[in-house]
Amino acid sequence: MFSQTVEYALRAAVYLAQRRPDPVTTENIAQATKVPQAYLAKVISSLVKAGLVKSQRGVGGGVTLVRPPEDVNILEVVNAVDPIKRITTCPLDLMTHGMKLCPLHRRVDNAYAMVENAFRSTTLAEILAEPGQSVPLCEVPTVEPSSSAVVPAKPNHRMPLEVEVAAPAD
Amino acid sequence: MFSQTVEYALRAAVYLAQRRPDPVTTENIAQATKVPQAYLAKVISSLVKAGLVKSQRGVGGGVTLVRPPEDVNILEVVNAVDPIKRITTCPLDLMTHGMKLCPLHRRVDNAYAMVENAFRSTTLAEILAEPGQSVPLCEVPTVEPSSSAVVPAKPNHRMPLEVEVAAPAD
DNA sequence: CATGAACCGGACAACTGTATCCAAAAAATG
DNA sequence: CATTTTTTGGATACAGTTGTCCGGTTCATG
Repeated sequence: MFSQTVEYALRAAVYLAQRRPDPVTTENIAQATKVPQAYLAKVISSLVKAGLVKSQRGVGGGVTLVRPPEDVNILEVVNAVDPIKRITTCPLDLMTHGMKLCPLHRRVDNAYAMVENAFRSTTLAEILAEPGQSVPLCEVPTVEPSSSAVVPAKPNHRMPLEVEVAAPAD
Repeated sequence: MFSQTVEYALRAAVYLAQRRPDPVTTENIAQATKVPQAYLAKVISSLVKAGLVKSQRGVGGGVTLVRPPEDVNILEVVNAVDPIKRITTCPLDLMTHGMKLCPLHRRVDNAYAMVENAFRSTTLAEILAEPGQSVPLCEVPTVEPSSSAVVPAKPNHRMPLEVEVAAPAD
């Protein structure tokens, strides 16, 4: 139901929130979030245009979340790249309906409203702070019985990884 | 957020519920719901395959809602043409996440769940029975002070009501 | 059994979303 | 000022969605 673009934008936003206030290159984000690099660049450009992130060219540059994660809700991210368009007028152009939606479209629009509200009340900080074991996007190291195996795959871009705490699959 | 196909399918379903148990031709539905006839045929074919409506060829044929409107919820209609796909596994293929979604995808999937639940608990009958003034898809007659104007535009395919009132070109 | 009404299915066109590539512009650094 | 790093934007390709067209099939009716 949500577009691929929305998915990518959310991943990037969460990752940027993690790394804030450090600037991160799009390639870095692309690797960490497993999003096609070139396409991610376009998506991020939308976030820039929306004023959610700022970009800095050149060495040591990259993109940064402008506001603190507590002040950014995920509806803003979604709307920046692929706005949820509420139903404001009758899709059938029945002018006697006017602003008043018929029962069908009222229900559909209510669904939109629910999603909007849920997303508006969810901040990036909230997602990062989730008490669960794992950092949102990152692989979480599992404790291998015999091998020691605690080696970050890519030491060059530090991601805040985390220890699994015996959370068996539900 | 919902596809055009979903919108069309819902219109058709509501209209078929109105007209049940009479069979209605796709052309009839197309006109009443303002959906491109040829494309609507495809959409309806999906509803047939899903077992929601049955079709009958030849004169006096058409399509009919199989179950009574009280027993059909709109989630079934949506899923028949463009299924809501819940997030069951980590979209990043992080296998250590397994079945357990990260905080981000948990929220997104929760949004899907909310929509699913809302739609599952809404029947076609409920939409038809809405106490408001208007029959779901149809133009509603407004009381014009001076003009009497009660002329059905298209007498050949009876829809439950009509009367265009002073509709200036948009 | 001929006719017309209606659905069915495949082929095709147009448009949008997704994705890739590359050159240009901007910024830091020496 | 040259070089390197990075974003930016354009051109293009590919795929999925939306929409159209048409011949074929099924069915009721006389």
